Amino acid sequence: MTDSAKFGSTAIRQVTLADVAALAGVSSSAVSRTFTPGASVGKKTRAIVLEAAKTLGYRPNAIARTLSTRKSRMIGIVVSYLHNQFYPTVIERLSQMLQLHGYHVLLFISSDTGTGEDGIDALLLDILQYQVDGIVLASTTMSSQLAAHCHAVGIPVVLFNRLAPVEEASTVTSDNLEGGRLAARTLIECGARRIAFVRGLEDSSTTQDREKGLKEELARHRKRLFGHICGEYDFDAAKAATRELFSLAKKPDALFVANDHMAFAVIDALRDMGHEVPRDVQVVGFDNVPQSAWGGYRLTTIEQNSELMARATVSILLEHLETGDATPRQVVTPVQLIRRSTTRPI
Amino acid sequence: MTDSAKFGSTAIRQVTLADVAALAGVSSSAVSRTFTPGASVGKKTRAIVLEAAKTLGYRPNAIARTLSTRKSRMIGIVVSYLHNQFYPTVIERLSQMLQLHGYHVLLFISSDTGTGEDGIDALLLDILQYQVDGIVLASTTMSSQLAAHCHAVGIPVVLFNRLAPVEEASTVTSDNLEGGRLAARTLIECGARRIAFVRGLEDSSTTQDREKGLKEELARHRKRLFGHICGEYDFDAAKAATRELFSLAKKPDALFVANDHMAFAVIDALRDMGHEVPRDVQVVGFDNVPQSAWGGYRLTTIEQNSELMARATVSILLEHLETGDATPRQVVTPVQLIRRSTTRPI
DNA sequence: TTGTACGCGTTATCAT
DNA sequence: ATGATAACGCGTACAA
Repeated sequence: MTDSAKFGSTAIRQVTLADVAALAGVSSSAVSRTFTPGASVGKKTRAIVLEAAKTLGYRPNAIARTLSTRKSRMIGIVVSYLHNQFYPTVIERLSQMLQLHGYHVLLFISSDTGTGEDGIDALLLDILQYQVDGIVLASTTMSSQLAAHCHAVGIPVVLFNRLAPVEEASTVTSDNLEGGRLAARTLIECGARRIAFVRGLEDSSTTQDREKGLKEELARHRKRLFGHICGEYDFDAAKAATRELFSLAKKPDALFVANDHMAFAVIDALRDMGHEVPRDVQVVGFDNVPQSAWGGYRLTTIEQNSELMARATVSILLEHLETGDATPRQVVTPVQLIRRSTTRPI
Repeated sequence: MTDSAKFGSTAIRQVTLADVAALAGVSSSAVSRTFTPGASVGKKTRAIVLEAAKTLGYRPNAIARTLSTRKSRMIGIVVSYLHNQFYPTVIERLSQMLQLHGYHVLLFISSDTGTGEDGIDALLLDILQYQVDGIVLASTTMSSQLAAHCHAVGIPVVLFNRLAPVEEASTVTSDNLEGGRLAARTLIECGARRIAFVRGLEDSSTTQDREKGLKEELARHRKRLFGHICGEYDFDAAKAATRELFSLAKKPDALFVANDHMAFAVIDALRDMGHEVPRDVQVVGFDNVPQSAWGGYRLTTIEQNSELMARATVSILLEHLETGDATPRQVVTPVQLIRRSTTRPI
């Protein structure tokens, strides 16, 4: 009775190194070396092994290899939600670039994973069990304790689009301060008099820096912020907040929105209320969502280059992994004013 | 000289079962059992072990566990691109539901991975090395040979939103035929006389079924399809194709578009050409992209329930994994006509 | 209930 | 260049 028959058709034993070795009449080390890129194997042995492997349908077991080499070639990516089109875009780029270097992506969505830091920490501990070689934290806060832990065990962490009070992790952000200034300049040049800011989440460094830059530049022009509301990085929340803001007697004539995702909601709300954008109200967004997500919106936005940010992230990760160097790096990518082509000038 | 000093701060040896056992003064199996949900451990031993584990900061190694149990608790998800908002939505749901059951997501983006079947096959072989317990194939074709292979080694595969000429895999789709019919009925009721169809990729079963349903219902009304173009599931391609279609002398007065992503592009193109939608041209889309992606578009669409589809996918996967039953299941979820609230009736 | 010993599939070390 | 053998960290019969 063969093994496959004994265990039924669903539980066939995996073809192993040893099986190939047996068929090829060589040692298992020879087989291993054949499948290890830079190893010294006799040309003839190699051929025999390859032949045997093919007839047996052998596929190396990455898990076993991980146990032995202590390198999983998996990168954990943590993201809190995918509604904001910016993140799918980033994930796609990261995934492609990593795959090019032989890495794979373990994805974690942390949406409702409990209460803030605790939730994300629990998630991180979960992910650590899988022996990932590196971690990309996009759009989440991480307790400094955990960051320190990762650093201690030598797992490089990249904080993506997020700053944190930790020195142990690398960071990749865009120039949010300059972006804020740019937004201010743009709106002022267009004659805006009452500029309001739409925040994301209050404790997000991204929102904070963008607002800071905005205020800075306004101050330089002897102006003050008209007001601010909070959109919680959420479409519906931003929409509601906008409605509320415009139900007051004194309305702003320009809005700087912390990201494009909320900017769309803002425009939606304004339209519903009968305002014409950008004539009645000028809106400037931030981020970089693909054109296909811009919909019918006419939006002027501060673009952060997701391509550049992804490239920097991968580059940092690879450098840490290949050199074993653990010193954190901080990268700030440039931003740029973008107006959609079909938009009449703001 | 301690280990940590000897290897430098970056290469600390992982805390293992044995370390905990040593400190606790018990056998390693006792520790193992402590961390195995349904195992018999003495109450006292358990406490000691937990104590020791905590002081040592022990975390079980999922990779080693995988090697031993032959279950990785990882599900591979393959998707070809993330531009179409439908897929991020689905991935988010799948990920959440799987995480709830203790599974993790290994993500593969197959964008430019070579020429069709060969590319995806290579990718799949790659993913198989990681011993995933199951695979979700969204938006891609898979060679029947590979499907058979997965089936043979007992890895459940769910074809998501895709039909294929294989009996060995489960499938989850929406009722594309009925959706096509629904679109036809809707457009006819609104007085459309020249209805054209915008295809996705020619060999996609989704596109084919939606077109088939459309034609069926048109025939029931003694009508014929005015024509068709191909948008390749791509925003820009769909836009270009639409422009071309409307540059001809005889133009359609209604369009059924194979998915919402392309429908947005179509509307964009029509607007650029000075048409008013839906007055001049009536457009019906398909899929289920989140409201936040609808932008300023007014769109009537056939909604396939991504929540339902995700639930079915996870349910199939879990059933196969937990019962060991390998018989494929086919699920077809219902579709529904949706008009955006701010839209004036089509 | 607890401990011992072996297997999971691979790489690494050290001979030859 | 090749082969034997010992890790890698954990589950699990089996015996006690």
